[in-house]
Amino acid sequence: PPKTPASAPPPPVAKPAVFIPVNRTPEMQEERLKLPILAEEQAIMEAVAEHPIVIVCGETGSGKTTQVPQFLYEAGYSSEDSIIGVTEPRRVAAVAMSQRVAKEMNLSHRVVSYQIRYEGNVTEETRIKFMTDGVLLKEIQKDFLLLKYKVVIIDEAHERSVYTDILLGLLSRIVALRAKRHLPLKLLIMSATLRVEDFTQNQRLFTTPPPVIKVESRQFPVTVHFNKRTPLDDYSGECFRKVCKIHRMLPAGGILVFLTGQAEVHALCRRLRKAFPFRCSQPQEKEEDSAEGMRRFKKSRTRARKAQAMALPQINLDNYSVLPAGEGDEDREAEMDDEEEALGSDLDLDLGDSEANEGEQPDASLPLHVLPLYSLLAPEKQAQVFKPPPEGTRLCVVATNVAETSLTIPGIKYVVDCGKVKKRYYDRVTGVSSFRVTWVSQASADQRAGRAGRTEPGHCYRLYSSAVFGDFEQFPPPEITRRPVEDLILQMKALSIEKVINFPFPTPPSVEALVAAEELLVALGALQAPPKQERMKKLQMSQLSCPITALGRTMSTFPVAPRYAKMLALSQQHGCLPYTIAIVAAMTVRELFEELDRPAASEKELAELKGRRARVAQMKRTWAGQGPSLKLGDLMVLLGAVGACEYAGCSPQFCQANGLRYKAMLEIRRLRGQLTTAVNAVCPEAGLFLDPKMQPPTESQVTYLRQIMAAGLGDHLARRVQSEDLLDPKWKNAYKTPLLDDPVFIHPSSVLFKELPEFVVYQEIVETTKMYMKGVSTVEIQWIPSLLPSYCQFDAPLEEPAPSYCPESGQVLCHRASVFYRVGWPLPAVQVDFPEGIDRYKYFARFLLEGQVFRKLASFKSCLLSSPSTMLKTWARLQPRTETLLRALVAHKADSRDSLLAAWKKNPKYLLAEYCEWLPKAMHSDVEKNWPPTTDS
DNA sequence: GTTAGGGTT
Repeated sequence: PPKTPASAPPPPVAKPAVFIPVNRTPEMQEERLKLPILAEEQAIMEAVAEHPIVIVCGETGSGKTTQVPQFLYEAGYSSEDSIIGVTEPRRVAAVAMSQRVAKEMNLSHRVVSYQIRYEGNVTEETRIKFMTDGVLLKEIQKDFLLLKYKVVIIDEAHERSVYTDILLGLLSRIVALRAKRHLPLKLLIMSATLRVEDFTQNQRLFTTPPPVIKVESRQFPVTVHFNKRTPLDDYSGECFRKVCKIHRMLPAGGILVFLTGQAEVHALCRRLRKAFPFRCSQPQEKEEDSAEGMRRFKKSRTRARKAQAMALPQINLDNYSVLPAGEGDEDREAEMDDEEEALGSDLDLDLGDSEANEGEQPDASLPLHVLPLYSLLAPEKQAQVFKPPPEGTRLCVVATNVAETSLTIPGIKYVVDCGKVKKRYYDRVTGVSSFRVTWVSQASADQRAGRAGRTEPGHCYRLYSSAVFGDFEQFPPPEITRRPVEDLILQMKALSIEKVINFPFPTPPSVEALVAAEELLVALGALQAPPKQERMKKLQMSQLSCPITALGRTMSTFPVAPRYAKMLALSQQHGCLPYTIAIVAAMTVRELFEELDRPAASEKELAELKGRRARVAQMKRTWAGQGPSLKLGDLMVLLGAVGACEYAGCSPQFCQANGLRYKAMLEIRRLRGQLTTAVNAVCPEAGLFLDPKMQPPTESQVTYLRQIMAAGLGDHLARRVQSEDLLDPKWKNAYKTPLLDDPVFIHPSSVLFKELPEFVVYQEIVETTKMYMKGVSTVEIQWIPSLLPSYCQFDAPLEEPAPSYCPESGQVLCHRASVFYRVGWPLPAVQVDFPEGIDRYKYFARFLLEGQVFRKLASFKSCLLSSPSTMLKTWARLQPRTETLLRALVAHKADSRDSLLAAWKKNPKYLLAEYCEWLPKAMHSDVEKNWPPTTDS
């Protein structure tokens, strides 16, 4: 570019009039113009030009995810060396959005690309990159300033995924650092709700509140109907009755029911299918005897015909304000109670919420096409809900929360919301988790209602009163406040954020959660323990600012939980890595086995389920094996399952036959690939590869694996209760753990359920009817002090066996007995490093004098004026040479071979005089010639 | 002697 002459006036600082042309098809352009966000393009781009950080709020249907990246692209916010990054909380969204935007812009996926955990199509040409939030967090580890991005868009920020929250905290700092470097980075935060106070009112996060731009949405109106009464517990039954009424009384349109779990979903599906069977050519006779039955039958036939007629698209289904004449009037009056009449409540499609238990019997209404939907459902079965229902039927999807955010079902006009959600809870102190069903938040309830208005105006039936709704939490608490955070803390420490307490979290985790995370990471050796003298004072501060160790840095490169990362870090020896990788991958992917405990709908299905359950139980026993192999317990089952499945080519048939979830096994395969790459990156000499025909581990490898598992799960050690505790029947077959007063049990699905080994480690404790340990493996008592020293309180070194010198490590060793922390379980004495302190110097001095540390000194041993063992005698002080030598060692902290070598590096004459005191004068010159005695010759 | 929702590196 031509140089501006020094005398010329500075160029005007007007916004660059950049406009990157996009060659959209006319159809696409027309579609885009319908989106409300297009009206806000100028406002958004002006805000972005003037502010480093901008918040865009717009509900589903505003088009913000697809359009804002295009606005930025057209305004020149991407070039050869700077791209636009967009994060999504879900993989499917990242992939789908990249494809959608590429199509809208008429650009190749080489330009508009995606990157998710295992795959991506990013190229050098990429200008807009969609990715999962976790991917961007990992990228910050490699390039803290995110220099290849000119803009980062955090989408769905209102969902408050843990990675989104951490990203926002980091980006608030990165934006400032980039500004200092005159390489400005723009941050756009996109939220579907106006819940942005955690971002705007958080001074630590953003010192000046970023501007908020609101965008209209293109949602159709949804009429919300509350129940007058709130059922006490039978919300499933209430769902059933409401669906029946909608189906009988209301015009065409899909029904979406929100329930809380797999079992509930299946139960309601069965009940609804029975009530509205698919083939009902002949009406059921037995019910039509009574006049009431006949009346109902006639009515339902009428409705069925009407519903079919109304399915014609020309008819506006919402163009009436009361129920169609002659339909349901009696029912309505019968159901209306005085309160409702007095209040004159909105009768528009309000179905009432009477307890009338009609419709349990098969009904001649339109068949109802009932489909279950939950996350763990096989993808091909999930896909059913996206197809139009068979001709002449109404779609009814019975779903868990997966339909609230993750999956959008087309054609839903009615939503039935039980108002409940199942969530996992963690006990902050003990780590025990449980699942509880609670009321949803108002925001969730509104999100569920919104699912009825995607394609046309809709209705949402809430099976609780408006008063109860008023008592709901406004928003669900952010995920980061609800779960353990050791994985996040390790990631942050790897980014050199030592004082996590000062990190600008949008919403910080509790201090207990932060302390628990650092304690675990210290115990795993991933963080440096706080200095001992600070243990009492400022305990919490120092606990919350432990720096990362070399081991921690290695662990942070493994994309799994820190406990599992520790296992990987320990597995280089004895060829254990392929096995540890398989086990860790299987532990990380949840729900390996299909749920087969559902009640069967038919005799045939019952027989099939029984057969499959038996087969799975048999396979688990086979995989666990006998003897030493069985001691690895449920983790051996995981290894066996992964090995056998992979050997069979991971075919859907093999999975089906053995009760394994195909999707889970594919995820394990991909995770094994990723972990293999990650291990090779830190340990290239391992030369690991994924062997589809991996042989089972040898007997000794199984033992090493048990030790590796124990070392990673040290804080999850449990001991079988001793006979003296068995007086109380509640402790029968129970285990005790350091942090729990109550008994815990091996889960009945564990292969160790009947074995009852004395010591076990477990993957997790889930509280259901009891506190159950899952993922159990056995531990030998003598392993505990050597594998888990940070959880053991050691006694003084034993005199017998006597302390010794270790030629390999150059350290003083000794035997020490110990007890396990908090519970005081006595543990056998094992050989460990001699504890720091004066006695270690004494023993080191003795071994040095004996010539054990440096062989050169051995030749002088016979001439020593005192026995080396004098160093340890109580009367040692009576001999000044002991005291002199000891002081010299202490002064230079020389209590091991390495520390002594370091001292000699600084001063080669170090310790010469003190050593000479132990020898007759005649030998001093000989000693001097050979000083320091570090070479063998 | 079982009962687990939804995400992600």
